[in-house]
Parts: sequence; C-alpha cells; structure tokens
Amino acid sequence: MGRPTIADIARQAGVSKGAVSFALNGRPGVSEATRDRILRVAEEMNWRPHSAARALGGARSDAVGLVIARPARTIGVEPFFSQLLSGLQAVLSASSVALHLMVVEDTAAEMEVYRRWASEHRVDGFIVVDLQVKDPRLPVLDELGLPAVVLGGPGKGGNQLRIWADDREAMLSIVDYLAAIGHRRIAHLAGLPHFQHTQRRIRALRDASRRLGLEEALSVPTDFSDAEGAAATRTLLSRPGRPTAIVYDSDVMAVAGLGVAGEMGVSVPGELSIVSFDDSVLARIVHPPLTALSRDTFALGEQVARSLLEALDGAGPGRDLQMPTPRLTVRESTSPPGGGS
Amino acid sequence: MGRPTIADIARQAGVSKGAVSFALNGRPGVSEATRDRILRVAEEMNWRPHSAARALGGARSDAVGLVIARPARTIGVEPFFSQLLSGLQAVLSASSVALHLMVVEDTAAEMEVYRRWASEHRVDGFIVVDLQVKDPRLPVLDELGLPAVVLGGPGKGGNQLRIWADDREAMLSIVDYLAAIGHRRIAHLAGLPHFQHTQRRIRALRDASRRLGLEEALSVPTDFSDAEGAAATRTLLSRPGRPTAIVYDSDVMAVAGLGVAGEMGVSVPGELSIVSFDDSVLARIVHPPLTALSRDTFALGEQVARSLLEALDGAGPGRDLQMPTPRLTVRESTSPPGGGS
DNA sequence: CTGCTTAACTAAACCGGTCTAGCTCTGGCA
DNA sequence: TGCCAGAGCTAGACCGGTTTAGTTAAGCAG
Repeated sequence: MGRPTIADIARQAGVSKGAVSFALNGRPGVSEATRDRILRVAEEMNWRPHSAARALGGARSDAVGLVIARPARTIGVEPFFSQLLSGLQAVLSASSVALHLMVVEDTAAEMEVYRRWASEHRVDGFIVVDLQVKDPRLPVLDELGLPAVVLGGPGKGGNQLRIWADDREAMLSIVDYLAAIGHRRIAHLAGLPHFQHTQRRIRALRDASRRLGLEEALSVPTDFSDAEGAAATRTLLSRPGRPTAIVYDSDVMAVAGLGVAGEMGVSVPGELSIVSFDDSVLARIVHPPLTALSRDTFALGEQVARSLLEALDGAGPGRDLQMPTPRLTVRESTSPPGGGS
Repeated sequence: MGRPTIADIARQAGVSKGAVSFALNGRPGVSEATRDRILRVAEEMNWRPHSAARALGGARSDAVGLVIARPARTIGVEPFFSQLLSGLQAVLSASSVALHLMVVEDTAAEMEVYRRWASEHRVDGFIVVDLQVKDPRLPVLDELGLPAVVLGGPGKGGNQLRIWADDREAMLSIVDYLAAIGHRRIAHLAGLPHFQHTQRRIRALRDASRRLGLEEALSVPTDFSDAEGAAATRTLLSRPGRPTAIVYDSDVMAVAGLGVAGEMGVSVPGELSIVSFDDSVLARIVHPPLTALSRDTFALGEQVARSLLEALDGAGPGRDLQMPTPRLTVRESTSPPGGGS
C-alpha cells in the first residue's frame, strides 16, 4: 500500500475524514480525547499531508515565491542576493516553508510568473526585490491579493508591506566622512537608473555635495556588473581632475575598481579612496580591505521572511519596517587625499 | 469570475471536460478540428493549468528540489552555489519548472526534507550536491523512487544520474604547471574532508608530488570559509620552509589567502604563487588576478538541469555524464619561485 | 442489410485533502 | 417534561484536473 491518506487514518481511528482533518489542523470540532487518538494514529502510520491536495482545496501551500528579473548569469555574481537568500532560508526553513525561486529575463515575465503561481496556489505570498520607480508589479500584486513583502523604499502604491534601510542617510554618512577627511572631488558609480534606491542615493549625494560645498558630484549609472564597474573606473581615472574618492554602489564593482586602480598604478588609498555601498566577505578579503557600508543583508533576509510569515498568518496589515541605517565600517581603502600609505 | 477552468472551456467549446483535457495535452481522442477549436477557446480565455490539480491526479508538479546542507550564512559567500543556481534557473525557467530551494543544518535534516517533499508530491525530482564518501542520502533517494541528479564523482551506489568533472585530472594539471615553472614545495588548502571531491583532490596532489619528485605536499582540511582559509594561510606562511605555492580549493579562500600574504609582506607572485581551484569574478577582479581552474559552473548548472528534465520525461536511465575537465587559466598570481614580480 | 471495428466523444470516478450543512447526543433551565 | 443550545461528529460536496469505461456514429467487408 502506498502512502497513507486521511481516509486511512479515519478508518483506523474509527472516525470520519472530516474529524481527521479537524484534528490534524488543530481546529475545533473534535474532543481532546479524539484529537489525541487521531494524532497518535497519524503518527503511527507516518502520515504526511499531500501538498497538492491541500492547495487544491484552497488552503496554504507552505511556500513563498521569489522572482528575480535579471539575466541569470549576473545573479551568481551578486553577494547581495546570495546573502539575502541565506537570511530568508534561515527563517523560512525553521517554519518549514519552502522557497519557490525563479529567475526571469524581465519585469513582464516576472509579473507573468506572479500571476501563474498565484492562480495555481503554488505559493502563499511573494517577496519582491529591486523596487522600481513607478513599479508596475505592485498593482499586479494588489490584484492577485496575495501578501507580499517589498524590499526597498518607503512610499505608497500597493498594499504590500515594505522593508527598507535609509539609503539617503547612509549615503550622507559616506559623504560626511569623506568630506571630513578632506575629499572635495567625489565620484559615484551608481546602479541601474530605474531602481528606486539608485535614484535615492544619487540625489542624496548631490544634496550633500551642495551642502558641504564640494564639487558637483558625478554619478555614473551602470548595470552593477564588474565589467562596467571596471570600465567606468578607468574612464574616471584617466580624466584630468580625476576624483580623489569613488563611491561604488556594489562591492563587486568596488573590487573591480580597486583592480583597475592597481593596474593603472593609482595607489589606494594614497591617491584614491574607495568606498563600497555594500559590505560582504569580498570587501573584507581584498587588499587593502574596503571601507564599506555594513548593511547586514543576512539579517535583512531574516526580517523579510519573518514579516512575510506574519502576513501569511493574517496578522493584520503589518506596517512598513525600517531596518537600522547601515553604518560605515572604515577600513584601509580610505584616507585623506594625497595622504600617505 | 475567477480563473477559467477546463470546465469553462468545455462549456464554451460545447464539449466535455475530458475532450478538453485530451486536446490540451495533445493526446488522441479528439479530431483535429475539435482540438483546434478547443485550443483557440483556451487561448481566448487565457487558461492556465492548475498545477495542484494536476499533481493531485498523480501527474507532475513541475518543480524540482534542491536542498543544501550547510550553515545558511556560508551559502551566500560561495560563488559556486550562486553560479550553479544561475545555470539551473536558466534551463529550468525555460521549461517553466520551478526550483524548490531549502537550506538545512545537516544531512539528517536534508534527508528528512527529501522524504517530506517526495511524499507531498511537491517536487518531481532532486538535485543533490556535496557528494560524500559513503553518502547516506543515496539509499534514501533510491527508496523514494524520484529521479535525481547527483553532482560529483563517478561511482556506484544509488540509481541516480551522476554528473562530474575530473577533479583528479584538474589537480594534476595544476601540479604539473607549478612543477614546470620550478615549484618544489606546494601546499593545499582543502575543503571538508568527508566530501568526495576533497579526497580525490588530496590523493591526486599526493600522487603527482611523488611522481614528479616534489616534497610531500601538505593538504590542510578546512570548512571552506574565508576565516579558516586566512588562518591556515597564516600558519603555513609563518613556518620555516614555507611553501612557494598554495593551491586553494575555493576562490573565497584563495582571495583570503592573498589578503593574508599582503598583510604579512609576502609578495604574490614573487615569493608565493597562488592557484584557486575555482574561478569566478572574484578570482579575476582581485589584484593580482588569480591563476585559477576555470570550470564553467554556470554551464554545469545548465547541464544538471537539462539532465534532470530528461530524466523527468522518463528518457530511460540516462547514463552518467562527465563535464569537460576544467583547464587552468594562468593569470598573474603565479610565477617561478623566487622570480620577479 | 447485417455485423464488426474504430474514431470521436461523453459521463463519471478519482486523486487527497478542506469545508459546510446537518445530525445526534448531552446538559441546563423553565 | 419539554425545549433549546452547543459540542462532537458524519456525510458528502468541492477544488481542477486526469483517466477509464461506456456511448454513438461512421466506415467497411461480406
């Protein structure tokens, strides 16, 4: 005989299927004595719920979805994602909730997957990353009516729970620090321009430069790849009046930039200070180790998972959540311009 | 009205549910004319199959499982996994097969997840990584009867399809190269000792050293973390008769080792040559860029996914598959011992 | 024209759960 | 004693597909 079903348990325990279902799901409708008996029988027969059957009945599927719209090859490169994934998993697996992961080409495909998974009851909720400026995914999620946690920026539009860190404040802390040790010409290798956090950082940098009376800061948009990071760095460094400090939006780009500097004979931090907006092993293990914003991406993942699980349990709307503002970890890639080392 | 079901299509097209099912699945039982009509109606109504309903009927669930038994925090660090994931996704998403991902603490928990997912019909097959020496997971998978693709080593035990690259040959190519440019004292920072590929590499190094008449090579086991990589490097370099070349089993450790060398004032490659067994952006973007074994992990992921999909389609047992032996990419972290920069 | 085969299709069972309507007790209270 | 409320439980519909058994009509040989 194959796997036991609730019908088998019902027969064995001498009750109806319905009673078994009530007992196993801890809901009223059976006496304590009966519930115990049923649970014991289920245990004995080594019963496991059949997820498909559950999902068909409209109940939970105990899985959440994460769809990432970036070329598959670049995901592997980004420590941010793998760190986030780790954090998510840590919490989700503790609750035996699986993660449905899919990488797609573009936002249109991403929305299509949302629709499909929702209509198939494949997942109970979504995690949304890479929030865009006028994000077309939010209305879709609203329409689907599944709970979702959106990573990035506060703001309205969509009924999803938002979790974010204060990018603006973070950028200000970088600029304040650089200005304090004497830098006047700061450049910025930004990320994809239609991401909300990219814009927020660019604006923060510009505002801070004005306030502190620095030269107008240059923000160069990139696709987050090491290739563009290296290329843009090379361009910046070979111009007259080159910056004395560069802020990189991701650690991969920062490390690539560090490599370019070395290659061009520009000493770091002697002639160029480097700050990474993202901290990971990467920033720590290169030489010199990079001054970086330490945002605990793992913890972020944990928080996202926790919030989503709460939302699944129907714990009210659950309000937006701000993560602690990342603090700058000063390492050896920064020093006063023209300074020693 | 909610999503259309085949009953809706049947009504609209004036046929029975059964006919619709036949038509949509391309099986005999309906005329060409009727099939076309049904397909057109389905298209018009924007019908999507409900995966749960399908799975309930005993059919496929269109998802495969990947369970990784490592501390969640370390996954994010390992480019190997994220690259592999990317490759898997590239193929899976093209076939609209989702990936069920879970990170657990140990092998026991991993096997438990296999059992659960199998009995819940949550997945159609598994991808198994980190093959161990006497791997307890293989009998479990046999028992569950689901197709699986195992990453690592050829060999018997288990009915799963195996995919691997020739670690032995790869290690030999590294040692041959190092010996050819004059190295006699080679050390090796290995991975977790109960992994099959770790043992294979250690043995290959020892054999090659004997054959080439080098000093007995030292293999130090680690947990793959940057911390242990750094610590072991420090130990090796501060001993008298220190190695002139170190082979690292992962790029994270190699980069960490590079950092330690810099810190200790040991010039690379002047006084120490470094080879990484794993190539990734990491190896390319540090300075100096690392000589590394280029195994295309992304392609490996693609191949694994393809093989698993084939197995799902019941394409016979499908025999074991060897990936091209990784070839050594010489960069600037290696040179003759005592040689110039 | 009869009898037989086969293609095309329908009706209904089935997968393994969830959930609702309703039945049967028991106890409390007027 | 009669009535009602509620606890505890059962029967069966239901979710959306797949699959099998059965029906109908057409085609063809004899």
